[in-house]
Amino acid sequence: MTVVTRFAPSPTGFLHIGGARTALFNWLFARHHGGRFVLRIEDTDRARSTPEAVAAILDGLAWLGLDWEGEPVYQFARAARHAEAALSLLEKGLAYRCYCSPEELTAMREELKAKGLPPRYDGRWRDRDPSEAPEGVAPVIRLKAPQSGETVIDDLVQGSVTVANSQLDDMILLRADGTPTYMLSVVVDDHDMGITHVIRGDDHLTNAFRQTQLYRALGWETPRFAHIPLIHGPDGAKLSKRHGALGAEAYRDMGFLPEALRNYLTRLGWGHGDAEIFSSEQAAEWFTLEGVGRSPARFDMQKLTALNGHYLRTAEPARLVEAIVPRLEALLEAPLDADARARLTAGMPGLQERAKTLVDLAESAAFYVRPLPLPFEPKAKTAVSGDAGALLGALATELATLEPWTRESLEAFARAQAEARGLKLGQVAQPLRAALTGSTVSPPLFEIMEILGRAESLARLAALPA
RNA sequence: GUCCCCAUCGUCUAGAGGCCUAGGACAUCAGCCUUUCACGCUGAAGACACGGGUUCGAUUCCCGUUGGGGACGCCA
Repeated sequence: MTVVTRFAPSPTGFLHIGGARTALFNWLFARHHGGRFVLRIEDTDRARSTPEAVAAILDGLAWLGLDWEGEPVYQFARAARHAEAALSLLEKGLAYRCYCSPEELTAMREELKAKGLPPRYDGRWRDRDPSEAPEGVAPVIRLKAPQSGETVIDDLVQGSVTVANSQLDDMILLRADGTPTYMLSVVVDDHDMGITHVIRGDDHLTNAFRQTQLYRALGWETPRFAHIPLIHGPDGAKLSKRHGALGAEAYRDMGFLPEALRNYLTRLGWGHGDAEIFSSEQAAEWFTLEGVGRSPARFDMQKLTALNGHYLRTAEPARLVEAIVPRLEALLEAPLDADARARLTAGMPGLQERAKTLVDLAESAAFYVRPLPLPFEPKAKTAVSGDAGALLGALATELATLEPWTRESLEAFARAQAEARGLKLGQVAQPLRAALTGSTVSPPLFEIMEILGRAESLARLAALPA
Protein backbone atom coordinates (compact mmCIF):
# COMPACT_ATOMS: atom_id res chain seq x y z
CA MET A 1 0.00 0.00 0.00
CA THR A 2 1.36 3.39 -0.98
CA VAL A 3 1.53 5.90 1.81
CA VAL A 4 -0.48 9.05 1.16
CA THR A 5 -0.25 11.96 3.57
CA ARG A 6 -1.81 15.38 3.37
CA PHE A 7 -1.51 18.84 4.78
CA ALA A 8 -4.92 20.44 5.17
CA PRO A 9 -4.73 24.07 6.25
CA SER A 10 -7.68 26.39 6.45
CA PRO A 11 -6.92 29.56 4.51
CA THR A 12 -7.81 32.08 7.16
CA GLY A 13 -4.32 33.50 7.59
CA PHE A 14 -0.70 32.75 6.81
CA LEU A 15 1.20 29.50 7.13
CA HIS A 16 2.17 29.70 10.76
CA ILE A 17 5.10 27.85 12.19
CA GLY A 18 3.07 25.04 13.73
CA GLY A 19 1.35 24.40 10.44
CA ALA A 20 4.69 24.47 8.67
CA ARG A 21 6.00 21.75 10.95
CA THR A 22 2.88 19.65 10.47
CA ALA A 23 3.35 19.96 6.73
CA LEU A 24 7.02 19.10 7.12
CA PHE A 25 6.32 15.94 9.10
CA ASN A 26 3.77 14.81 6.55
CA TRP A 27 6.22 15.52 3.76
CA LEU A 28 9.04 13.70 5.52
CA PHE A 29 6.86 10.71 6.30
CA ALA A 30 5.65 10.40 2.73
CA ARG A 31 9.18 10.67 1.37
CA HIS A 32 10.46 8.13 3.84
CA HIS A 33 7.95 5.63 2.55
CA GLY A 34 8.23 6.60 -1.07
CA GLY A 35 4.63 7.75 -0.87
CA ARG A 36 2.71 10.83 -1.87
CA PHE A 37 2.20 14.12 -0.07
CA VAL A 38 -0.84 16.11 -1.14
CA LEU A 39 -2.53 19.35 -0.21
CA ARG A 40 -6.09 20.15 0.65
CA ILE A 41 -7.36 23.63 1.28
CA GLU A 42 -10.09 23.54 3.91
CA ASP A 43 -12.05 26.52 2.75
CA THR A 44 -15.54 25.51 3.80
CA ASP A 45 -15.73 28.51 6.12
CA ARG A 46 -16.70 30.93 3.38
CA ALA A 47 -16.74 33.91 5.67
CA ARG A 48 -13.14 33.58 6.74
CA SER A 49 -11.38 31.95 3.81
CA THR A 50 -9.57 34.26 1.44
CA PRO A 51 -7.63 33.78 -1.77
CA GLU A 52 -4.82 35.86 -0.27
CA ALA A 53 -4.49 33.36 2.54
CA VAL A 54 -4.40 30.47 0.08
CA ALA A 55 -1.62 32.22 -1.79
CA ALA A 56 0.29 32.93 1.42
CA ILE A 57 0.13 29.28 2.46
CA LEU A 58 1.18 28.00 -0.93
CA ASP A 59 4.03 30.52 -1.06
CA GLY A 60 5.13 29.59 2.42
CA LEU A 61 5.25 25.89 1.58
CA ALA A 62 7.06 26.57 -1.66
CA TRP A 63 9.63 28.75 0.07
CA LEU A 64 10.20 26.04 2.66
CA GLY A 65 10.75 23.58 -0.15
CA LEU A 66 7.84 21.35 0.82
CA ASP A 67 6.62 20.30 -2.57
CA TRP A 68 3.28 18.60 -2.87
CA GLU A 69 1.95 16.33 -5.53
CA GLY A 70 -0.67 17.46 -8.01
CA GLU A 71 -3.09 20.33 -7.61
CA PRO A 72 -4.42 21.21 -4.17
CA VAL A 73 -7.93 19.96 -3.48
CA TYR A 74 -10.32 22.74 -2.57
CA GLN A 75 -12.69 21.35 -0.04
CA PHE A 76 -15.56 23.71 -0.69
CA ALA A 77 -15.76 22.49 -4.26
CA ARG A 78 -16.67 19.07 -2.90
CA ALA A 79 -19.57 20.23 -0.74
CA ALA A 80 -22.14 18.33 -2.80
CA ARG A 81 -20.28 15.09 -2.30
CA HIS A 82 -20.10 15.74 1.45
CA ALA A 83 -23.79 16.44 1.63
CA GLU A 84 -24.50 13.27 -0.28
CA ALA A 85 -22.61 11.28 2.37
CA ALA A 86 -24.64 12.88 5.14
CA LEU A 87 -27.90 12.18 3.30
CA SER A 88 -26.95 8.54 2.85
CA LEU A 89 -26.52 8.31 6.60
CA LEU A 90 -29.91 9.91 7.07
CA GLU A 91 -31.49 7.30 4.82
CA LYS A 92 -29.90 4.48 6.75
CA GLY A 93 -31.13 5.92 10.02
CA LEU A 94 -27.59 6.63 11.16
CA ALA A 95 -28.23 10.34 11.22
CA TYR A 96 -31.22 12.53 11.99
CA ARG A 97 -32.60 16.01 11.61
CA CYS A 98 -32.33 18.35 14.55
CA TYR A 99 -34.54 21.44 14.71
CA CYS A 100 -32.83 23.21 17.60
CA SER A 101 -32.08 26.87 16.99
CA PRO A 102 -28.61 28.21 17.70
CA GLU A 103 -30.09 30.16 20.61
CA GLU A 104 -31.62 27.03 22.05
CA LEU A 105 -28.25 25.27 21.87
CA THR A 106 -26.43 28.15 23.51
CA ALA A 107 -28.95 28.12 26.32
CA MET A 108 -28.53 24.36 26.66
CA ARG A 109 -24.76 24.67 26.96
CA GLU A 110 -24.94 27.44 29.51
CA GLU A 111 -27.37 25.53 31.61
CA LEU A 112 -25.18 22.46 31.65
CA LYS A 113 -22.10 24.50 32.37
CA ALA A 114 -23.84 26.18 35.28
CA LYS A 115 -24.53 22.74 36.70
CA GLY A 116 -20.88 21.83 36.28
CA LEU A 117 -21.65 19.42 33.51
CA PRO A 118 -19.88 19.19 30.18
CA PRO A 119 -21.58 21.39 27.58
CA ARG A 120 -23.04 18.87 25.15
CA TYR A 121 -26.03 18.55 22.91
CA ASP A 122 -28.55 16.42 24.75
CA GLY A 123 -29.91 14.56 21.72
CA ARG A 124 -33.42 15.87 22.12
CA TRP A 125 -34.24 15.33 18.44
CA ARG A 126 -32.50 12.01 18.18
CA ASP A 127 -35.61 9.90 18.48
CA ARG A 128 -38.28 12.49 18.08
CA ASP A 129 -40.81 12.06 15.35
CA PRO A 130 -40.22 14.37 12.38
CA SER A 131 -43.89 15.29 12.50
CA GLU A 132 -43.10 17.32 15.60
CA ALA A 133 -40.80 19.54 13.58
CA PRO A 134 -41.56 23.21 14.08
CA GLU A 135 -42.72 25.25 11.15
CA GLY A 136 -40.22 27.28 9.18
CA VAL A 137 -37.11 25.98 10.93
CA ALA A 138 -34.36 24.60 8.71
CA PRO A 139 -32.86 21.56 10.45
CA VAL A 140 -29.26 20.49 10.73
CA ILE A 141 -28.30 16.89 10.28
CA ARG A 142 -26.61 15.17 13.18
CA LEU A 143 -24.85 11.84 13.42
CA LYS A 144 -26.61 9.28 15.56
CA ALA A 145 -23.49 8.48 17.54
CA PRO A 146 -23.20 5.48 19.85
CA GLN A 147 -24.24 6.44 23.37
CA SER A 148 -22.58 3.64 25.27
CA GLY A 149 -19.32 1.82 25.00
CA GLU A 150 -16.10 3.54 24.08
CA THR A 151 -14.16 4.69 21.07
CA VAL A 152 -10.50 3.80 20.85
CA ILE A 153 -7.92 5.22 18.53
CA ASP A 154 -4.59 3.57 18.04
CA ASP A 155 -2.48 6.64 17.52
CA LEU A 156 0.94 6.23 15.97
CA VAL A 157 2.41 8.88 18.26
CA GLN A 158 0.17 8.97 21.32
CA GLY A 159 -0.47 5.26 21.55
CA SER A 160 -3.86 3.82 22.36
CA VAL A 161 -6.28 6.47 23.54
CA THR A 162 -9.77 5.68 24.76
CA VAL A 163 -12.76 7.85 25.44
CA ALA A 164 -16.20 6.90 26.67
CA ASN A 165 -18.87 7.44 24.02
CA SER A 166 -20.98 9.11 26.67
CA GLN A 167 -18.49 11.97 26.47
CA LEU A 168 -19.25 12.57 22.83
CA ASP A 169 -22.48 14.13 21.62
CA ASP A 170 -24.19 13.89 18.25
CA MET A 171 -22.10 16.07 16.03
CA ILE A 172 -23.55 18.20 13.27
CA LEU A 173 -22.81 16.90 9.81
CA LEU A 174 -24.77 19.31 7.66
CA ARG A 175 -25.60 22.86 8.67
CA ALA A 176 -29.05 24.35 8.38
CA ASP A 177 -28.04 25.90 5.08
CA GLY A 178 -27.07 22.48 3.77
CA THR A 179 -23.30 23.03 3.83
CA PRO A 180 -21.08 20.39 5.39
CA THR A 181 -19.20 20.91 8.62
CA TYR A 182 -15.50 20.33 9.04
CA MET A 183 -15.97 16.92 10.68
CA LEU A 184 -17.90 15.60 7.73
CA SER A 185 -15.72 17.15 5.08
CA VAL A 186 -12.47 15.91 6.57
CA VAL A 187 -13.68 12.36 6.80
CA VAL A 188 -15.16 12.25 3.33
CA ASP A 189 -12.17 13.94 1.74
CA ASP A 190 -9.55 11.88 3.53
CA HIS A 191 -11.42 8.78 2.43
CA ASP A 192 -11.93 9.89 -1.16
CA MET A 193 -8.36 11.10 -1.48
CA GLY A 194 -7.05 7.79 -0.26
CA ILE A 195 -5.18 9.29 2.68
CA THR A 196 -3.49 6.50 4.58
CA HIS A 197 -1.91 8.51 7.40
CA VAL A 198 -3.36 11.58 9.03
CA ILE A 199 -0.50 13.41 10.71
CA ARG A 200 -1.69 16.57 12.40
CA GLY A 201 -1.49 18.66 15.55
CA ASP A 202 -2.39 17.25 18.91
CA ASP A 203 -5.25 19.72 19.12
CA HIS A 204 -7.10 17.41 16.75
CA LEU A 205 -6.83 14.36 18.98
CA THR A 206 -10.32 14.71 20.36
CA ASN A 207 -11.66 15.24 16.84
CA ALA A 208 -10.24 11.86 15.93
CA PHE A 209 -12.79 10.16 18.17
CA ARG A 210 -15.73 11.79 16.45
CA GLN A 211 -14.21 11.16 13.08
CA THR A 212 -13.72 7.53 13.95
CA GLN A 213 -17.43 7.29 14.74
CA LEU A 214 -18.20 8.83 11.39
CA TYR A 215 -15.94 6.46 9.52
CA ARG A 216 -17.75 3.56 11.19
CA ALA A 217 -21.17 4.93 10.30
CA LEU A 218 -20.08 5.40 6.72
CA GLY A 219 -18.66 1.90 6.68
CA TRP A 220 -15.19 3.09 5.79
CA GLU A 221 -11.84 2.05 7.12
CA THR A 222 -10.12 4.75 9.17
CA PRO A 223 -6.72 6.02 8.17
CA ARG A 224 -3.89 5.71 10.68
CA PHE A 225 -3.74 8.71 12.98
CA ALA A 226 -0.61 10.39 14.30
CA HIS A 227 -1.16 13.39 16.54
CA ILE A 228 2.02 15.33 16.98
CA PRO A 229 2.59 17.59 19.96
CA LEU A 230 2.05 21.30 19.58
CA ILE A 231 4.74 23.95 19.52
CA HIS A 232 4.70 26.36 22.41
CA GLY A 233 6.12 29.83 22.86
CA PRO A 234 9.21 30.54 24.98
CA ASP A 235 7.00 30.90 28.06
CA GLY A 236 5.41 27.49 27.60
CA ALA A 237 2.04 28.87 26.68
CA LYS A 238 0.30 28.29 23.41
CA LEU A 239 2.24 29.85 20.60
CA SER A 240 0.84 33.26 19.84
CA LYS A 241 1.65 35.99 17.38
CA ARG A 242 3.65 37.65 20.11
CA HIS A 243 6.01 34.67 20.18
CA GLY A 244 6.62 33.07 16.90
CA ALA A 245 3.31 32.07 15.43
CA LEU A 246 4.41 34.13 12.53
CA GLY A 247 3.99 33.27 8.92
CA ALA A 248 6.76 31.43 7.15
CA GLU A 249 7.38 34.60 5.17
CA ALA A 250 8.19 36.40 8.42
CA TYR A 251 11.08 34.00 8.96
CA ARG A 252 12.16 34.56 5.40
CA ASP A 253 12.14 38.30 6.02
CA MET A 254 14.09 37.87 9.23
CA GLY A 255 16.81 36.37 7.10
CA PHE A 256 16.48 32.66 7.74
CA LEU A 257 17.35 30.12 5.10
CA PRO A 258 14.63 27.57 4.32
CA GLU A 259 16.97 24.65 4.90
CA ALA A 260 17.82 26.02 8.35
CA LEU A 261 14.16 26.36 9.27
CA ARG A 262 13.47 22.87 7.95
CA ASN A 263 16.31 21.40 9.95
CA TYR A 264 15.23 23.26 13.08
CA LEU A 265 11.57 22.33 12.73
CA THR A 266 12.43 18.70 12.05
CA ARG A 267 14.41 18.58 15.25
CA LEU A 268 11.59 20.13 17.23
CA GLY A 269 9.70 17.16 18.56
CA TRP A 270 11.59 14.58 16.63
CA GLY A 271 15.01 13.11 17.13
CA HIS A 272 17.37 10.56 15.70
CA GLY A 273 20.04 9.90 18.30
CA ASP A 274 22.38 12.84 18.66
CA ALA A 275 21.90 14.06 15.09
CA GLU A 276 21.51 17.83 15.04
CA ILE A 277 22.50 19.09 11.63
CA PHE A 278 21.30 17.14 8.64
CA SER A 279 19.84 17.59 5.20
CA SER A 280 16.18 16.98 4.49
CA GLU A 281 17.17 14.00 2.34
CA GLN A 282 18.90 12.53 5.36
CA ALA A 283 15.92 13.40 7.55
CA ALA A 284 13.54 11.68 5.16
CA GLU A 285 15.66 8.57 5.29
CA TRP A 286 15.58 8.56 9.07
CA PHE A 287 12.09 9.84 9.71
CA THR A 288 9.70 7.57 11.52
CA LEU A 289 6.75 8.35 13.75
CA GLU A 290 8.41 6.38 16.55
CA GLY A 291 11.00 9.14 16.65
CA VAL A 292 8.36 11.77 17.35
CA GLY A 293 8.18 12.82 20.98
CA ARG A 294 4.91 13.13 22.86
CA SER A 295 5.42 16.32 24.78
CA PRO A 296 5.04 19.85 23.46
CA ALA A 297 8.21 21.70 22.48
CA ARG A 298 9.05 25.36 22.93
CA PHE A 299 10.11 27.40 20.01
CA ASP A 300 13.69 28.64 20.52
CA MET A 301 14.86 31.49 18.30
CA GLN A 302 18.44 31.20 19.51
CA LYS A 303 18.81 27.66 18.36
CA LEU A 304 17.19 28.44 15.04
CA THR A 305 19.60 31.34 14.68
CA ALA A 306 22.61 29.20 15.50
CA LEU A 307 21.51 26.65 12.94
CA ASN A 308 20.97 29.39 10.40
CA GLY A 309 24.53 30.57 11.01
CA HIS A 310 25.76 27.12 10.13
CA TYR A 311 23.83 27.01 6.87
CA LEU A 312 24.93 30.54 6.04
CA ARG A 313 28.57 29.59 6.47
CA THR A 314 28.24 26.60 4.22
CA ALA A 315 26.06 28.22 1.55
CA GLU A 316 27.19 29.02 -1.98
CA PRO A 317 28.54 32.60 -1.94
CA ALA A 318 26.83 33.45 -5.23
CA ARG A 319 23.46 32.49 -3.79
CA LEU A 320 24.02 34.72 -0.79
CA VAL A 321 24.99 37.65 -2.96
CA GLU A 322 21.71 37.27 -4.82
CA ALA A 323 19.87 37.03 -1.53
CA ILE A 324 21.25 40.24 -0.09
CA VAL A 325 21.28 42.44 -3.19
CA PRO A 326 17.58 43.33 -2.85
CA ARG A 327 18.04 44.05 0.83
CA LEU A 328 21.00 46.32 0.13
CA GLU A 329 19.22 48.10 -2.68
CA ALA A 330 16.34 48.77 -0.34
CA LEU A 331 18.74 50.03 2.31
CA LEU A 332 20.63 52.34 -0.05
CA GLU A 333 17.56 53.23 -2.07
CA ALA A 334 19.58 52.75 -5.20
CA PRO A 335 20.42 49.91 -7.55
CA LEU A 336 23.80 48.21 -7.21
CA ASP A 337 26.16 48.39 -10.17
CA ALA A 338 28.43 45.65 -11.47
CA ASP A 339 31.34 46.99 -9.47
CA ALA A 340 29.36 46.76 -6.24
CA ARG A 341 28.28 43.22 -7.01
CA ALA A 342 31.87 42.27 -7.76
CA ARG A 343 32.94 43.52 -4.35
CA LEU A 344 30.15 41.58 -2.66
CA THR A 345 31.12 38.43 -4.50
CA ALA A 346 34.76 38.83 -3.58
CA GLY A 347 33.95 39.65 0.01
CA MET A 348 31.23 37.06 0.57
CA PRO A 349 33.37 34.27 2.01
CA GLY A 350 34.65 36.63 4.68
CA LEU A 351 31.17 37.99 5.30
CA GLN A 352 29.18 34.78 5.47
CA GLU A 353 31.56 33.36 8.03
CA ARG A 354 30.34 35.99 10.47
CA ALA A 355 26.64 36.28 9.82
CA LYS A 356 23.75 34.65 11.61
CA THR A 357 20.97 35.77 9.32
CA LEU A 358 20.64 37.34 5.89
CA VAL A 359 19.71 40.54 7.67
CA ASP A 360 23.06 40.51 9.49
CA LEU A 361 24.77 39.58 6.30
CA ALA A 362 23.31 42.49 4.38
CA GLU A 363 24.14 44.91 7.17
CA SER A 364 27.70 43.74 7.47
CA ALA A 365 28.14 43.80 3.70
CA ALA A 366 26.78 47.31 3.28
CA PHE A 367 30.15 49.04 3.75
CA TYR A 368 31.42 47.40 0.57
CA VAL A 369 28.82 49.17 -1.53
CA ARG A 370 28.03 52.44 0.23
CA PRO A 371 28.72 55.75 -1.46
CA LEU A 372 31.16 58.08 0.30
CA PRO A 373 31.24 59.60 2.77
CA LEU A 374 30.57 56.53 4.90
CA PRO A 375 28.29 56.78 7.91
CA PHE A 376 30.35 56.21 11.06
CA GLU A 377 29.41 54.36 14.20
CA PRO A 378 30.34 56.36 17.32
CA LYS A 379 33.13 53.96 18.27
CA ALA A 380 34.51 54.03 14.75
CA LYS A 381 34.50 57.78 14.76
CA THR A 382 36.52 57.78 17.94
CA ALA A 383 38.92 55.28 16.41
CA VAL A 384 39.85 57.65 13.59
CA SER A 385 40.04 60.83 15.69
CA GLY A 386 42.95 62.41 17.52
CA ASP A 387 46.34 60.78 17.06
CA ALA A 388 44.79 58.19 14.81
CA GLY A 389 43.88 60.89 12.32
CA ALA A 390 47.51 61.85 11.85
CA LEU A 391 48.53 58.21 11.65
CA LEU A 392 45.98 57.52 8.96
CA GLY A 393 47.21 60.49 6.96
CA ALA A 394 50.74 59.17 7.07
CA LEU A 395 49.64 55.67 6.17
CA ALA A 396 47.64 56.97 3.23
CA THR A 397 50.73 58.61 1.79
CA GLU A 398 52.67 55.34 1.98
CA LEU A 399 49.75 53.32 0.68
CA ALA A 400 49.55 55.46 -2.44
CA THR A 401 52.67 53.80 -3.81
CA LEU A 402 52.59 50.39 -2.13
CA GLU A 403 53.21 47.50 -4.52
CA PRO A 404 51.68 45.04 -4.98
CA TRP A 405 48.18 45.77 -3.62
CA THR A 406 47.47 42.35 -2.17
CA ARG A 407 46.31 41.26 1.24
CA GLU A 408 49.70 39.70 1.95
CA SER A 409 51.72 42.78 1.14
CA LEU A 410 49.20 45.01 2.89
CA GLU A 411 49.57 42.96 6.02
CA ALA A 412 53.35 43.05 5.78
CA PHE A 413 53.11 46.80 5.30
CA ALA A 414 50.90 47.23 8.37
CA ARG A 415 53.18 45.12 10.50
CA ALA A 416 56.22 47.05 9.40
CA GLN A 417 54.49 50.37 10.06
CA ALA A 418 53.43 49.25 13.50
CA GLU A 419 56.90 48.11 14.39
CA ALA A 420 58.51 51.28 13.08
CA ARG A 421 56.19 53.37 15.21
CA GLY A 422 56.42 51.24 18.30
CA LEU A 423 52.78 50.27 18.04
CA LYS A 424 50.95 46.99 18.21
CA LEU A 425 49.44 45.74 14.98
CA GLY A 426 45.99 46.36 16.38
CA GLN A 427 46.79 50.01 16.96
CA VAL A 428 47.39 50.40 13.25
CA ALA A 429 44.73 48.00 12.05
CA GLN A 430 41.79 49.31 14.08
CA PRO A 431 41.99 52.90 12.84
CA LEU A 432 42.31 51.61 9.30
CA ARG A 433 39.35 49.31 9.73
CA ALA A 434 37.24 52.10 11.14
CA ALA A 435 38.27 54.47 8.37
CA LEU A 436 37.50 51.98 5.63
CA THR A 437 34.26 50.55 7.00
CA GLY A 438 32.84 53.11 9.39
CA SER A 439 32.71 50.31 11.95
CA THR A 440 34.92 48.60 14.49
CA VAL A 441 33.78 45.18 13.35
CA SER A 442 34.42 43.71 9.93
CA PRO A 443 35.95 40.85 7.99
CA PRO A 444 39.77 40.71 8.03
CA LEU A 445 41.16 44.16 7.29
CA PHE A 446 43.66 43.28 4.56
CA GLU A 447 41.10 41.24 2.73
CA ILE A 448 38.83 44.26 2.74
CA MET A 449 41.56 46.52 1.43
CA GLU A 450 42.40 44.16 -1.35
CA ILE A 451 38.76 43.91 -2.42
CA LEU A 452 38.13 47.63 -2.14
CA GLY A 453 41.23 48.35 -4.20
CA ARG A 454 43.75 51.11 -3.88
CA ALA A 455 41.68 53.93 -5.31
CA GLU A 456 38.62 53.28 -3.14
CA SER A 457 40.72 52.69 -0.04
CA LEU A 458 42.55 55.99 -0.48
CA ALA A 459 39.29 57.77 -1.21
CA ARG A 460 37.88 56.46 2.04
CA LEU A 461 40.98 57.53 3.96
CA ALA A 462 40.51 60.99 2.50
CA ALA A 463 36.84 61.16 3.45
CA LEU A 464 37.05 60.78 7.21
CA PRO A 465 34.54 62.51 9.49
CA ALA A 466 35.64 65.79 10.95
C1' G B 1 -16.17 22.41 35.18
C1' U B 2 -15.79 17.62 32.09
C1' C B 3 -12.72 14.64 28.99
C1' C B 4 -7.94 13.69 26.81
C1' C B 5 -2.63 14.22 26.51
C1' C B 6 2.19 15.32 28.50
C1' A B 7 6.47 15.46 32.33
C1' U B 8 15.24 14.14 31.56
C1' C B 9 19.97 20.28 32.23
C1' G B 10 17.22 27.36 31.08
C1' U B 11 15.63 25.30 25.85
C1' C B 12 15.53 21.08 22.03
C1' U B 13 16.60 16.19 22.92
C1' A B 14 19.48 10.84 23.63
C1' G B 15 17.92 7.12 26.85
C1' A B 16 13.11 1.28 25.26
C1' G B 17 15.31 -2.32 33.63
C1' G B 18 21.62 -3.02 34.86
C1' C B 19 25.86 -0.06 29.22
C1' C B 20 24.03 6.22 33.38
C1' U B 21 29.64 8.75 37.28
C1' A B 22 22.49 10.31 32.77
C1' G B 23 25.07 11.64 26.54
C1' G B 24 24.59 15.53 22.54
C1' A B 25 22.99 20.46 20.67
C1' C B 26 21.60 25.74 21.61
C1' A B 27 22.20 29.30 25.40
C1' U B 28 25.60 30.65 29.78
C1' C B 29 30.61 31.07 32.05
C1' A B 30 36.16 30.52 31.73
C1' G B 31 40.35 29.92 28.53
C1' C B 32 42.96 29.22 23.75
C1' C B 33 43.29 31.14 18.69
C1' U B 34 43.42 36.33 16.81
C1' U B 35 44.37 42.96 13.39
C1' U B 36 38.22 43.62 15.22
C1' C B 37 34.05 40.47 15.20
C1' A B 38 32.70 35.84 14.20
C1' C B 39 34.29 30.79 13.27
C1' G B 40 37.02 26.92 15.50
C1' C B 41 39.10 24.39 19.80
C1' U B 42 39.40 23.18 25.24
C1' G B 43 37.06 23.18 29.82
C1' A B 44 33.10 24.46 33.59
C1' A B 45 28.32 24.80 35.50
C1' G B 46 23.59 22.61 34.60
C1' A B 47 18.26 17.72 34.59
C1' C B 48 15.63 12.26 35.48
C1' A B 49 8.87 17.02 39.22
C1' C B 50 7.18 14.48 43.94
C1' G B 51 5.27 10.09 46.59
C1' G B 52 4.16 5.10 46.58
C1' G B 53 4.67 0.37 44.48
C1' U B 54 6.77 -3.98 40.93
C1' U B 55 11.92 -5.87 40.72
C1' C B 56 18.00 -8.44 43.02
C1' G B 57 18.05 -3.56 40.46
C1' A B 58 14.42 1.77 38.19
C1' U B 59 15.32 7.84 34.23
C1' U B 60 13.20 3.53 31.96
C1' C B 61 7.15 -0.52 34.12
C1' C B 62 2.34 0.48 37.29
C1' C B 63 -0.61 3.82 40.55
C1' G B 64 -1.35 8.48 42.80
C1' U B 65 -0.08 13.75 43.60
C1' U B 66 1.56 18.16 41.59
C1' G B 67 2.54 20.98 37.44
C1' G B 68 1.86 22.07 32.17
C1' G B 69 -0.95 21.62 27.64
C1' G B 70 -5.17 20.54 24.51
C1' A B 71 -10.42 19.75 23.38
C1' C B 72 -15.35 20.74 24.62
C1' G B 73 -18.98 25.83 17.99
C1' C B 74 -24.46 25.25 12.60
C1' C B 75 -14.78 27.43 13.11
C1' A B 76 -11.32 24.55 10.97
